[in-house]
Amino acid sequence: MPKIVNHDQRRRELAAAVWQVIARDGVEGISIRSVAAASGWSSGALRHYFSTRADLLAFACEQVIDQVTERIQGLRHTGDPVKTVRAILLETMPVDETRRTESSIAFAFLALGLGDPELARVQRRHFTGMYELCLRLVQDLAERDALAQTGQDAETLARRMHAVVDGLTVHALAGHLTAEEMVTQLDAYLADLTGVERTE
Amino acid sequence: MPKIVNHDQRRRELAAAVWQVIARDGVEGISIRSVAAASGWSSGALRHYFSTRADLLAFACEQVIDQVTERIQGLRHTGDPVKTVRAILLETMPVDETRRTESSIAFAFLALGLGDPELARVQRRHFTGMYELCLRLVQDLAERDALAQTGQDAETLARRMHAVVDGLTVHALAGHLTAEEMVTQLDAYLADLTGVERTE
DNA sequence: TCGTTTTTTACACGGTCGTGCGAGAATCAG
DNA sequence: CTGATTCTCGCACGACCGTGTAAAAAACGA
Repeated sequence: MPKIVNHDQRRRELAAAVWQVIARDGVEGISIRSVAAASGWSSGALRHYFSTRADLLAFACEQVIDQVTERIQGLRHTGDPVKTVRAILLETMPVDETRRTESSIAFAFLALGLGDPELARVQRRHFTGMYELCLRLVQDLAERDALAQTGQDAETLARRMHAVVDGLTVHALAGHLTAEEMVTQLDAYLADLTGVERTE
Repeated sequence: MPKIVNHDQRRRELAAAVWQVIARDGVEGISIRSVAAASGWSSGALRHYFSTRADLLAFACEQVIDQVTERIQGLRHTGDPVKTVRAILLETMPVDETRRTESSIAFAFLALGLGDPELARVQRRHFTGMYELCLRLVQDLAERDALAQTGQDAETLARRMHAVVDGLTVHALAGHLTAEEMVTQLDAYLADLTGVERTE
């Protein structure tokens, strides 16, 4: 019997190297050689786990999505439903260096997906998942009578929550908002959503 | 006296070729040669108007921003302030094929800016301009008593408007929302912002 | 027509790209 | 140890990259 390595684990390790390169050099810095160097393996070794560059990118894209999803699902709900929503949403936003890197990677893939239908397909799943998360959060708030009355249905409020979160994320990534301003805006949005009077 | 060409005009023409390549092949397709081919000139001719690839990209990025800005400033205000706001915001969103291309170009540059400080600096201006536009719109609505009472100040509402617009734009570009859904969401947001009761 | 200056082309250079491939290193049952 | 199998490396290939440059083409005053 020959040497056997865990293919799934190695593929995840190589995906992490892709993220590292994106975080350091941006989308333009991704190449088989740069990823190989970042991972510590030779470029030839990469080919044993990904037959093409496109495969590598698709996997790395899927992985960053799964990673966020898993982390959110691991969060435990506290007593205050609004605080729970806040915590969950902040988990997907660039509040610290780690999450900022993660967000910029996800966003870099998004731009790549504009010119690559395969990547776009992968990302569609991600957006659907995020929307469904927002919908569940809104419905949960509604069941607890924690929503302001605006006459909008849950689907509309969920799509808007999703848009606010991603919009603020983009603005923070672009340096248009600081992390603090982003969080402040999220809190103001949640205050309006839940009908909390502002403590002037 | 020799042949003289309008440098500014030629540079804008070449920037348009950059957009064309981005729209067709995405960020990964941009190269001196591909842009040259798209413009109909030789790659050597490009160098008479842009000394480096980075210069070309920075100019093309700045141009797409200026183009949107100019188009917005050209809009005339109608009687209904809410309809005016709606029209202005839609002017920046991917409602049709032309504007969709424009938006995807802008976001492709945004991703490029994550790994290129010079491009990021250019884009900061763009975001500031868009925010200031939103602020003016919100203040105009406030002066006409067309805002719902939520206790939020104009700056907060402007940042949120900006986030909603860009968030919906990203979702539409990614194919997560259709253009129609995007417009519907914008209208729902404006209804809540202005306190209009929903005609169930 | 000629001369001057700008514009444009065509090509060369070194480098990096994705990918293919063959040789050897590593691993472990027998 | 032997052999079978997996893993890893390093290099080669053709293509494309950004950039530089020399020469041709174009335009127009003189």
